[in-house]
Amino acid sequence: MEDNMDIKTTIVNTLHAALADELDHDQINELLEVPKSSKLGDYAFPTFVLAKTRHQAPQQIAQALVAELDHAPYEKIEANGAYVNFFLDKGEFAEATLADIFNEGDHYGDATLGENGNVPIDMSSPNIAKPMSMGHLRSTVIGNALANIYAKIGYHPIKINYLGDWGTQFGKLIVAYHKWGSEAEIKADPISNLLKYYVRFHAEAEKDPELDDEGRAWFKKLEDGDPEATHLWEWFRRLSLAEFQKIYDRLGIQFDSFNGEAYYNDKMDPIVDDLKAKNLLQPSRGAQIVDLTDENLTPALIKRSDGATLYITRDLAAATDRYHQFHFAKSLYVVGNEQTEHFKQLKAVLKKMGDDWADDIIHVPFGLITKDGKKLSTRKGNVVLLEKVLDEAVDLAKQQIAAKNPDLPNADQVAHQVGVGAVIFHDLKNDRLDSFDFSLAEVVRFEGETGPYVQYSNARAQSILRKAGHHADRQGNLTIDDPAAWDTIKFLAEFPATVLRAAREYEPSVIAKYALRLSKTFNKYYANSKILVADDQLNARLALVEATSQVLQQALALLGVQAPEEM
RNA sequence: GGCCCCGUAGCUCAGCUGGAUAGAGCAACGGUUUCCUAAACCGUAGGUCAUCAGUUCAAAUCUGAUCGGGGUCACCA
Repeated sequence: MEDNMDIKTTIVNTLHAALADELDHDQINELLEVPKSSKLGDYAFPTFVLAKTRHQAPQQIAQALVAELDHAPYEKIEANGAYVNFFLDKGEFAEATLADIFNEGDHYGDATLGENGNVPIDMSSPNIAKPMSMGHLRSTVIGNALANIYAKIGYHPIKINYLGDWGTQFGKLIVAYHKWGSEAEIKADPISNLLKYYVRFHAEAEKDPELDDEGRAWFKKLEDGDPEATHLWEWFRRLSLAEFQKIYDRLGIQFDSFNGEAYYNDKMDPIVDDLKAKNLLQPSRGAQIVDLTDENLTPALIKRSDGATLYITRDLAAATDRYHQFHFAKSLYVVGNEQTEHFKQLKAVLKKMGDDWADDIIHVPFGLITKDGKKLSTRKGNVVLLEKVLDEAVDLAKQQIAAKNPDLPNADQVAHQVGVGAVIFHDLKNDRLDSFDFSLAEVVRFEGETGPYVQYSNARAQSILRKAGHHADRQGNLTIDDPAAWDTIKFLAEFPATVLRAAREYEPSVIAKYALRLSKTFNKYYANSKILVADDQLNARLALVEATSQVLQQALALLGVQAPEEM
């Protein structure tokens, strides 16, 4: 049951035997690195640090070390310049890795780090009466991937869709509906008509500022429980949720909670009272604030001059509520980078209130998506509709199937898996914080570093297994020493460490990049080596194909991307 | 202006805790299919890692400044 860490430990011990007077185990472990090219071995020890104490050139030290070390556990050890390069016994390593993957199955790469701690994840959070845009997609798919990743390492994620279902915009919407809307229009196409009213409201309010006052007045009515306002609000909310659900179904994402902003309406007073009791609240320019100058932050605005609550008031209530409900190990907020300041304020206020658990609140920011270099704005109608993008991607996938694999059964289902997979993968493959300008052509690409490329790699692996007609024998020969297969085997062994890194950095792209690298090495192997030939390593090769497919599927599953067996 | 993020090939980006000739994909050009799906594979071409200074045996990677792009800076969320 060897894995990466054990091998590294073995190498550290080998080196320590010769370096006991100079370096301890930890120091050697720190220095040990993985060479860029596997031609240079699997692990390398740089000797520069010994140059001073030994008063020798690093090259000489490397050669001297090679002569001293125990070569037995390795294929070979070589001095190359200032480095001591270790080459692992390929057959033995392959056998250990493949056996590991088979024994653990879908649990390969699992960890118990989380000890079942709750991790609420604030994600997606679309606004009622507005269509979901590419921006909401980011929060949705990053949050979903993090939930999967955290579940894999032993946490208990709780996916919370913090709907934007409260605020002045509803007053505006009610006004707009009264003036220009109709029940029939909304029933026919809820979101696009509600959006139409909303956009028109903002256009007309430019000329007629009194509209804004009317909007505020209607929102006030809503807050005071006016029956008509409440009825309209409930109606808009219900229709919007139904529309959102269609998109979530297509994306294959479920939530544990839809407690949006409105849910916290009656939970803010205790927070405000608590702030008062702790002498944190102070009047300023007619409003109520918490001063944060000592934290080098702008003041947190708790109540407007007209007494209404604000975003942070609600978030304080939500954070507190989540803490009492879940006693979370961590509380994640997958929200755009432009709100970094807000979360700093949120944590700072909680800390002032004595809530030390605020340290466990983690804002997971992501970069801005622009269109033609400009920020997307619902009000200005400058949006990229997620639904359209998904439609486009699925259509294109259908065309590809018709051209490349016309006899494919379940073509429609596969087109959905591939099209949606492409969109999700595209959003997850880059560093979260990178901003990018939206390009439909780029999002629906199926070649190169894309989701479909990974899916295709897996589909080919599945195809081989079908042709073979049987599974690899787990008790049989798993010792594959073909150099062409070596990179694939090494990447397979790296999966558990990769999952941990993705979790540590709150970075799904780590998994996406891993899936791409594994696909690439596998495709290279596939293109140059014949797998289904009857010789003494057939079983080992089949095992490699099966293990690769298994890990690719795992990686895709973590990202929330489906893996068709044929495409 | 203060604070935050970013600046690597024509374009989109990798580069983990500093280490051996800076890597992919797309686009361009050329090649591979009687053989497990060519949504693939191989090759050619393409870079003063924004600039300058510092720390170090070693800097794309760490520190500071400068330039450039984006975000944000109280009654939106």
